[in-house]
Amino acid sequence: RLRKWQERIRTKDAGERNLQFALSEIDRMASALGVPRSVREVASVIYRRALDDDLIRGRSIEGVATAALYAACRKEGIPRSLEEISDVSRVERKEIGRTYRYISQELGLEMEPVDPKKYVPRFCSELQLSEEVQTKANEIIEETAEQGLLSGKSPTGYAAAAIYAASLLCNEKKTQREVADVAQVTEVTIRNRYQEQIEAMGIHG
Amino acid sequence: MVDPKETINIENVVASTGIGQELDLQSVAMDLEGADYDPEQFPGLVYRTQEPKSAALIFRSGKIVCTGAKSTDDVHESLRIVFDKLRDLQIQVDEDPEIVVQNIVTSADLGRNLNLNAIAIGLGLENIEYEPEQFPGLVYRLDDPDVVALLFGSGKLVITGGKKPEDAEEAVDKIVSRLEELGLLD
DNA sequence: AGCTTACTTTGTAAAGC
DNA sequence: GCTTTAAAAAGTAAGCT
Repeated sequence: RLRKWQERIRTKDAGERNLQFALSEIDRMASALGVPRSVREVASVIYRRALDDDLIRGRSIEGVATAALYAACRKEGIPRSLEEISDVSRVERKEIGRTYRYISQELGLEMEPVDPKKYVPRFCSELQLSEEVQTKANEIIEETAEQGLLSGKSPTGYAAAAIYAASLLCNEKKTQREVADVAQVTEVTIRNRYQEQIEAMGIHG
Repeated sequence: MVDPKETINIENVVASTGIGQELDLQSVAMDLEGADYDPEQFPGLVYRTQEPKSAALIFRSGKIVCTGAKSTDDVHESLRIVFDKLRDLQIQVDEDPEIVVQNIVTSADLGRNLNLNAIAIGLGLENIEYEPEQFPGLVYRLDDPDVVALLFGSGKLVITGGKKPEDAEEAVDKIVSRLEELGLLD
């Protein structure tokens, strides 16, 4: 029992020592992603909770830090895709996703599915598309999601297709390749989602 | 309306057993045609049966895992073939080794599209996992029967973790009534 | 633009690292 | 925790013609 207690102290101390590193990593990645300070603070709180609940065992500090940041972005309403997150982390996408699902379950974060509309302002801004296109894309997402088209689909691909469709409708055309690049999805995915969406909207593309 | 229970199909059955005898897998690999054995990669020898189609993992301890069969009958038939193949190699195999079903994978169809977003909220975010960026299915864990269900937008689903076919039937019934009482199956 | 192949998720046993 | 085996669901991706 004494041994177990000592071990607990040891791992706790190690965790506290590594906390510094984890927080600096969260800061580094958050800066690279250009997310506001509030997101870093939420990510830090999530990481601390994971540490207190001993969720880091068997996982890398960097993995939990990255997953905490991914969760924080979503909680703050400015989601980054796992692809974007893994671009600034040394942990691979698959591991970030796994770790995120684990801490999300264990900490009871009760994360809601990402709303594709949350990606519209940032993607449109990167593509230099007008407010009109953003509004149109949001309408497409809203209406087609209501018709049940969103189930099981990736939020980034869904948003990308709606933005592509909106850019056509507003005469500010962007190519599928351009939209695919900022959303980090393939043209094939945009094509597939786009076809479903315009059909559901009753638009003849 | 078709009863979703009638759409249940067993897709895979996993079972374990043992011949009650230790094995020299190196020599079994030499004599058994079609055997795949790479101890550096995995301690078990892989042997596939054609009819019924299955894959048997044979271990040094004499324990065997059979997977890929479409029914519990197929599991028994596949293992009967494996036992006879081993007997052909002059290996002692128990008379009727006990065969234990460890997992049954089933698919079914609820017959209508599902709004997974609404279902995620309705069943309770703390009771499900739904991450469409990572996988299109919603993961729903049941306590009784102790199985896991994967629900898809098409209304099709997968039930896994059960030990008997009735587990899948009970699970489908419970899922259907739960979704109905939440008004999510209309 | 297809078509093919392959990876994501779930559960499960086995022996060994 | 990993390794291997099987099968389904549906989305996404990559390679080839």
